[in-house]
Amino acid sequence: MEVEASQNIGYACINLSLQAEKVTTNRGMIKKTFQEKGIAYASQLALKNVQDLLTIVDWNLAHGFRIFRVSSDLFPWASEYKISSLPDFSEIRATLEEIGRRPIRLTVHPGPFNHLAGQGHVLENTIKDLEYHSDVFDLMGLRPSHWNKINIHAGGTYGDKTATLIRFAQNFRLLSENLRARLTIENDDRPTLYTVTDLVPVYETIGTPIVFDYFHHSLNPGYQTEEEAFMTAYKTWDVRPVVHFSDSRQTREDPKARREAHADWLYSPVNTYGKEVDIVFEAKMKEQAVMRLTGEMTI
DNA sequence: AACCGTCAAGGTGAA
DNA sequence: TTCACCTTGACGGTT
Repeated sequence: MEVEASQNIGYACINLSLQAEKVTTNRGMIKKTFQEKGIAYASQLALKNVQDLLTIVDWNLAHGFRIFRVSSDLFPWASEYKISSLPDFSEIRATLEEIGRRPIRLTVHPGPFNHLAGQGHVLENTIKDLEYHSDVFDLMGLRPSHWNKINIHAGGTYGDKTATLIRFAQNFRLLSENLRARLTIENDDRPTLYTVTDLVPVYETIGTPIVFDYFHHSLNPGYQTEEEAFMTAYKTWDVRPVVHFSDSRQTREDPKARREAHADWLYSPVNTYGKEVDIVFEAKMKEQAVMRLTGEMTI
């Protein structure tokens, strides 16, 4: 694969090489433990997670990875407290600031429980979780923009795609200014959910760029070719776009696997249609899959 | 230290 | 109607 000099490539959340040495950013606990040990223990785990994130970021830079998806599990039970109230806050903040100074494009991908078009407590939980991610980027000192995207799926359709996306756009106005400046939306992998074209009205209403996921598009193309969908998403960006790429486990590694399952490794060439984009690869073998793909990518 | 049942959240489709 | 799954398996009690 040819990679343009200014183009960034990376992977999601976990570095397998470092994880083998217990360097990880997703230390957490089950509910019972949180009830027993409270935020003092959450603080200890969060501090370790954040310190290890710095190690991973530096490893990435040393190995030529200049975009990285940060884990959403950095702060265990983040919905239950303010980060600034943690006992280790000053050390956590200092480490986050250090991370924020590194020349790497950091992004996040909050989980599937976020439904910005939801109502009642579903919407409340979603706003809380998204604001938490934005707070972390604020603490890193990252200027709010789509460069450091907070990327989510539109969520369920509630039986009516159009009406749901209108509600999504309305609820967007409930978010903080910094979060609004960072939010992006991604196309889904199932025909009942949202294609790139489905998401265009959201972009037109509230200006959230569309992250193009090649694999999801292949499973749920709607009426667009890959190139058309790529270009549709590409045009929604005000900074260099990010795309997601992965291969199917079923077609490449295990005929019995679900079609939507990601493969361990990467196989297909990425066609960026002559455009400069940053690519986040989603393969189970993480950085090792990307390094196998690109050969000697250490710069 | 290795095993394995269980684990916050919402919506979805397959079993 | 139960269950696995999704962005990203990992926790923790038991052997």
